[in-house]
Amino acid sequence: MSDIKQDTEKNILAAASRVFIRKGMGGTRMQEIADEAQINKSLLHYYYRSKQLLFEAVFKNTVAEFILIIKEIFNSEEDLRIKIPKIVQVYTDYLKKNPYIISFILRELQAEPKIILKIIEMVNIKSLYFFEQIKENISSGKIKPIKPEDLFVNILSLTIFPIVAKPIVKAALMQNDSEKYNDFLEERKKTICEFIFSSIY
Amino acid sequence: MSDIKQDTEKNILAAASRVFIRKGMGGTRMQEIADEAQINKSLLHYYYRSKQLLFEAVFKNTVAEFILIIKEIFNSEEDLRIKIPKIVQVYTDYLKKNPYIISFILRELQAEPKIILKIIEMVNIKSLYFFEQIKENISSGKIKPIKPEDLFVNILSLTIFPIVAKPIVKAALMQNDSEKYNDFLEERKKTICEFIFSSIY
DNA sequence: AATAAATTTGACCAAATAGTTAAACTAAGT
DNA sequence: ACTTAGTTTAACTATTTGGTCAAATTTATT
Repeated sequence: MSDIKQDTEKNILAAASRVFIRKGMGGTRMQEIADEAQINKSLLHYYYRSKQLLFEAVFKNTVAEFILIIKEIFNSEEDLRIKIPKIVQVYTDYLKKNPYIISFILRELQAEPKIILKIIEMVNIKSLYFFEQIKENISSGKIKPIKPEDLFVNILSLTIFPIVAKPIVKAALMQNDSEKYNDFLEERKKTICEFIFSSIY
Repeated sequence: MSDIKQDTEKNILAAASRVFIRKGMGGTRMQEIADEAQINKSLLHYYYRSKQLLFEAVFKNTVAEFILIIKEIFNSEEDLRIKIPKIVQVYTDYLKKNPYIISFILRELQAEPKIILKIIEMVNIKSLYFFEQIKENISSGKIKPIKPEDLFVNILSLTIFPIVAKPIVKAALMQNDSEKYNDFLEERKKTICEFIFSSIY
């Protein structure tokens, strides 16, 4: 019974995630979520009381997953020559599979910027090993001086932006050809790294 | 009379822009726009018939402005050593002043991706002089080989992303300190260019 | 000043939508 | 079989919201 309950509850959360992530808090109708989960609308309220609470559960979940990936990958102790390509690759693949996630997070964060504070507590970004690692590599002369924050932002910018801006990039540069766009992202896994390496080595 | 009419009409459009850009099509209420414009809600319909048409007017306007900047700056015939820093600077300043614009465009484009096709007709991005210029600079050995599309995307990624992701960057890396974040963006005008130059020269 | 045309307003409507409630159903324990 | 607690449903309510309309007001024209 409590298995069934968990099933329904998770089913709702999963359905709500799919809809919320695609359409955002404002654009989503409770009925849509109910349809997506193939259940009655009242059940949504039974399990999550209100749209707002359901949304918050989805948002928290989504960000947590996203943060977890950052944490794991930026904390790895591999050499930067291995680690940076891995960051780029893992993020590209993840975002290609879940293309709406980043836009969703950014969109909702802009509507309600306070939420981010709680989330940032979850991971103290600056305490990631990556930041220490950059300083060490600079001290020992392995890479040219650069502010770790800049390098961090650069890696994420180069990787994430072309995916967030997919409709524009695809239409403006790829003749709106999905395969071309996809190849472009695949090739960028290499070119982004070359771009970064040529500036730090 | 037609002066007043234009005043009211433009007043409505300006108010609608402010609200739509902050909250998006789905999140905006017609009453909010009326309040923002300090007029009666019926007037919105009198001038623009429906929410959809008002939104389209705003969206078209916003994108047109944004495209105009791209066009002008990427078409300039200055040397890349001058041109790239100018691109970074103009865009940073523009987006700092209008921080919601990019998110707005990306958000609405994701909800309604067909619109982009009309817009792309407005500017054939690949016909911008920038693309020719890169090829010339490579041919004459002035810069290292790079696909113009990659360089184009890299410049915009490095410049735009930290501003689109403002809430995250500010909270995660800048202790949520507005001045720190602002300084960071200002310094990046230089560091982005150094980053790019070290990879193409 | 009188008339006509455009503009503005407030009251109203209909559809959409979040949320409620009571009844029906299901499964577990006795 | 009966009871109880948890789950699911359908019908309903209240509110929000985009949109309409006719009357009032302002502006232009004669």
